Amino acid sequence: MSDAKNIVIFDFETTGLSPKMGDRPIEIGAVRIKNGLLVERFQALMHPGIRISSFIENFTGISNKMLAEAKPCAEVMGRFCDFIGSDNLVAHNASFDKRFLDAELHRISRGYSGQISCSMLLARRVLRDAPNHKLGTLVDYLNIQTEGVYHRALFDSEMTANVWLAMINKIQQHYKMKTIPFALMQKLCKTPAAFAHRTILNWK
DNA sequence: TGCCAGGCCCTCTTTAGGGCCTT
Repeated sequence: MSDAKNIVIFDFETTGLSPKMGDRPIEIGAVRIKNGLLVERFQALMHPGIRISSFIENFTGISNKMLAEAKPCAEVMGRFCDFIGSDNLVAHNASFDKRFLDAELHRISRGYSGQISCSMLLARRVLRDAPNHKLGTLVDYLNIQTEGVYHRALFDSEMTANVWLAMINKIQQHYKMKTIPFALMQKLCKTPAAFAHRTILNWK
């Protein structure tokens, strides 16, 4: 288990890769972890104000027709900001999701006080033997049960949460600690990968 | 006109380049 503060693990589906290039989110999914358990979920489609490409429709299964009935980004992101509260945040390849989170909250003059950590960077250190560090590969590598479709925000955030908890469990066993401070997870993510594995984790 | 992400990480590195990962 991590420290007493809750963690919100979140994932965006978006129109593309870069908010600076005009891309917007089309779906947000998130789960809250408390004392090592998944206790709350958040999911919402949102209308980005533009039509999405056929590539994104095929990639996510989210269609322009579905988005036509969705609330605008500003409304959904306001609700999501309320959901986050002061909790710490985790995402898979967090630099990607953070860019969209920051851009959308900036648009509505909102923010967050929690710290953000990245499950992909942690996996590169803790699960070095995995074939690669894509979310789906890590889920298979860890034998995590799945029931859902990848590239939908809630399912991806649930799978990220399961991977995160599995890595916490591995670190707990390594350090023989009952709780793992979020700050330690962040420190591992920011430590050069080879150094982290050789001198901090020192597996085997 | 045509192109356009960006941060991390490894190595054939550090005065760089290319793959990974996210949609």
